[in-house]
Amino acid sequence: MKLSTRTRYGIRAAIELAGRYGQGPVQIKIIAEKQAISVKYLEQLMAMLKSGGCVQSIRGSKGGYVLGRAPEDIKLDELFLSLEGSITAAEYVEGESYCARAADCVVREVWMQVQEAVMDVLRSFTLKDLAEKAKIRHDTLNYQI
Amino acid sequence: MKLSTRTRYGIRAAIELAGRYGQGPVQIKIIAEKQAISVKYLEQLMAMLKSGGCVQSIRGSKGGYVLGRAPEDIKLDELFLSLEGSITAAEYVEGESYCARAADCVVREVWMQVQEAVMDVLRSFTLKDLAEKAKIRHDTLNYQI
DNA sequence: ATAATATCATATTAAAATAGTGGGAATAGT
DNA sequence: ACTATTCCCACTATTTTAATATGATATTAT
Repeated sequence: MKLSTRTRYGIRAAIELAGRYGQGPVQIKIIAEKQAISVKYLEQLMAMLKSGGCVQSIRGSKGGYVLGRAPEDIKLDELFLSLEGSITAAEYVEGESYCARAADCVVREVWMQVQEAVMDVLRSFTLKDLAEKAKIRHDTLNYQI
Repeated sequence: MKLSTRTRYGIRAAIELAGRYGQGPVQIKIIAEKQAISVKYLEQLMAMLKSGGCVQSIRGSKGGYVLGRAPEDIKLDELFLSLEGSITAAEYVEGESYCARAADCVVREVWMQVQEAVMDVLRSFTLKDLAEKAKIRHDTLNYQI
């Protein structure tokens, strides 16, 4: 139950896209360079985000990736689910299987609440929020220019 | 970021101990049988719970495990931390390291909130709650006796 | 058409984490 | 002394993570 680099990288990439929203497709190479992620690895993460509908791809020369929707309409819970899936195994929490052991059954209720709490927090952040904050922070750090 | 069997088993074992609180030490063998967990694996989980201070062990014949405190004083966040550790890598969230990348830095704030939310939910359950619920459920399931 | 630029797809690899097994030593009760 | 039990350490198998490598396919520009 650790946070994986997959998710950290994926979300950082999405923030990068959000920061360039409306400026045409962004190449993986650019994102990888800015965020110091392997190009090939990032390719796979973008594929996950694409399957989840968070980003769209444009193939061929001058192609790249763009957000699937406006940054203010994409919340972190969606990105998280695309990259990590549910924090509890689906069969475990969502399954309507009978509860073999009473203890297991009782604890299931706890995990459902945990899952809901995590999603609530992630739902409270949009890509626009984060991209703007990142921009401000970046500007502040480089104010001496 | 999946729930591991380690945590599921560990918490179930603790519930079993809570259900027998005040009745002397409980042997691993008993818990393993009741909860259908490998004895050897459970040994390791109990060791983790012991290091965390949630349970105590009594060695030798007629020995076994008992809760470290009363079931109503043990909350799930404590068990969780003993078994899983923090959901975010310590260096990552807790570190006061400078933020190399602005995006990374901004997202860190999100993970801190996620972590806090998870702990809040887990803190709202005591072992006593769960043990009692499990007992009721068990009795209900077996009402035909 | 051709070349250049991208994504897309799949396979392989290395390291780490997870989920267990096994053997015996230490300890306590009888 | 004997037995029941935790304790400790090492080992193994499986899965996941984090890449890397190779090449195919689609699109645009010339």
